[in-house]
Amino acid sequence: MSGTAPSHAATGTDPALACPVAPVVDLVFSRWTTPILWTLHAHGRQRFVTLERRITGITPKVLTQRLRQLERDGLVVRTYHPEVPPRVEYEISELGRSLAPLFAHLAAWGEGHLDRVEQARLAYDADQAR
Amino acid sequence: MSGTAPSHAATGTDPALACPVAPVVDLVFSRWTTPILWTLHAHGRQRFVTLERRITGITPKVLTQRLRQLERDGLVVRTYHPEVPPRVEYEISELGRSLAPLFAHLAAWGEGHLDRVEQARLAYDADQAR
DNA sequence: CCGGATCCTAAAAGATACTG
DNA sequence: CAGTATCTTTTAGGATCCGG
Repeated sequence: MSGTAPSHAATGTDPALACPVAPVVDLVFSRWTTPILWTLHAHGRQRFVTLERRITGITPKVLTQRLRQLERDGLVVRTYHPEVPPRVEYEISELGRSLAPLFAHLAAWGEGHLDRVEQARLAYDADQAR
Repeated sequence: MSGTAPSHAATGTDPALACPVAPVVDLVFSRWTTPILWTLHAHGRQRFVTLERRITGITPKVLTQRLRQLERDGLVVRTYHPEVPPRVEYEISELGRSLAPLFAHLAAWGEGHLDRVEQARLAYDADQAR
């Protein structure tokens, strides 16, 4: 129950009822869930520490929280191996894998358009300074 | 300069250096930017009040903030008509329009997979209750 | 009509320390 | 190793009032 979700839906307020993209955003596009899913997709099944090392700046607390949420949402599968020392592995689920083309498109869009965004910002700021 | 951006990049901390999707998320996937872009895309050029009415629950302050950010990022074009009373219209820019297929894919994914997410949650919670 | 200014809350995230 | 516990900070967003 302590698995704090970043979900807006959980608050009761429904942001834009008419926007079908909102629930998906709520599910996979928050500060850390996206990098987590990306890393899991890029490197396959891996353990907690590995994830922690690969995702720069994340703290174990947040990593646990987001991982739990993703597991609950069925996007990630957690496997616990009762050994000493304990070993836990995470991997993308089948459902999670269905997001892959989406992520690829997003990354591609960034590749192609992010520099134009940067130019727009410079132009806006320059215009604002006058 | 007071246009508070939700950007994490602006804070200086770089979440996941290796995740190319993160900057795009930062740009268009926050609680209100997504519905705003969607509404603008769905209904074309429209004025502030119209936007405010169509996006359920948004406050004028937040609408202004996000609109400013989107304008600065070059995704939205703001047109001011010096009349009495003043009239301001917003529309998606060419750059913003390039996001359309992405949004369509996101919406389609939601259509097809959101119910499975819901089932996963129910299963997880049921299992947790034991 | 289109916001700007101000104050405030709620929730996510960060820091740090500590266990089975 | 894989987390948990606790505390503090940050910030998106909400509420309200005011002005050109």
